[in-house]
Amino acid sequence: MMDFKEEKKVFSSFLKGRGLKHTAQREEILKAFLSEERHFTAEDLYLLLKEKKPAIGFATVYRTLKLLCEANLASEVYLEGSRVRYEHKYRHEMHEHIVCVNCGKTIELKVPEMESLTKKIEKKYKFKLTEHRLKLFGKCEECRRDKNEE
Amino acid sequence: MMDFKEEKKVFSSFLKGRGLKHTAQREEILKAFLSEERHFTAEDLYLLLKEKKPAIGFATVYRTLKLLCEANLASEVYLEGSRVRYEHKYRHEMHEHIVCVNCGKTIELKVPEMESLTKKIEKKYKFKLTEHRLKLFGKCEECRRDKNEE
DNA sequence: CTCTTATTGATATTGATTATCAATATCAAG
DNA sequence: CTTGATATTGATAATCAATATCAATAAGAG
Repeated sequence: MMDFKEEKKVFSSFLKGRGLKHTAQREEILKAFLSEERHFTAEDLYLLLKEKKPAIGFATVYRTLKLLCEANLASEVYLEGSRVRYEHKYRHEMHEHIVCVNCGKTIELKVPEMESLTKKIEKKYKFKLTEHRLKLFGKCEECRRDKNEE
Repeated sequence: MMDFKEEKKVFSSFLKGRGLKHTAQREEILKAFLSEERHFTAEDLYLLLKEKKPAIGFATVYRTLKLLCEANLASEVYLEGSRVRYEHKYRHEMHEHIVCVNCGKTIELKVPEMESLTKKIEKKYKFKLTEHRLKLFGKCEECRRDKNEE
């Protein structure tokens, strides 16, 4: 089992640097968020933490997830029409997403070509780019197999 | 001034094909939507049409925009944290978006490399891709100039 | 014209997220 | 250790976009 020492340190110094306080709730939320390599929604975490000693409120989960984003430990993933999800960011390389429109499965993929592509676009459109999001939609292998599709 | 004959025809036959009715409201919404090459929100159109002879309700605007999407005349653009926007789709090529994080300006751009890139990804990840969305975020030239940034 | 059925628009409702605020916890300074 | 200033919490209300409801109306096939 991992202890997430590094991430905790990052969060602590982020809080200190901002004059914010280190609380039991924030610690719990961070731990729960890091516990799995999935894309949690605020609700997921709220339910997961419901059992804890001092039950943690919905608002606190939302607030803390925002803090994690600001501390660069998490980032938001927008999947249109549904809740915002949060994914791990610390020591995770830039990546893209493929979503299966049938079963909803989302997988992360690395597209090395993106870097040179964004550089080219930067030059052409005179933007200073800081971020990009590529989302691909389609049907995964299993879903096509189930339906006997090509 | 354009008359959008073709788009109207597409919409009419879409409605007929579905057993839906051709109404004055739908006609007005289509015309307003086509009138400008911008990314309208449902609210934008509602306000634009407020003045019209029979004022058009909010719900009707939403409903009709959904129909326009189904008729392939419009498509939804999700800009996280804000309202859904609708852009022209009929006779408009596939394109990507750059958003200025400072002034909010969104521009459309063509990225010819995307096609071969998505083909490659399809093969590698065994997905049958039907759609992709690439959004780039950064600062546009003017915003950088205003702030004397590099 | 008539009748069936889709449509409209006012409004209520939902669902996700954020704001409010009184009670409480944190932590730096004494 | 206290203390005290201030950040935090959590229950709940509020907001915001979008959708559902439903009675009154309009479209259009026959």
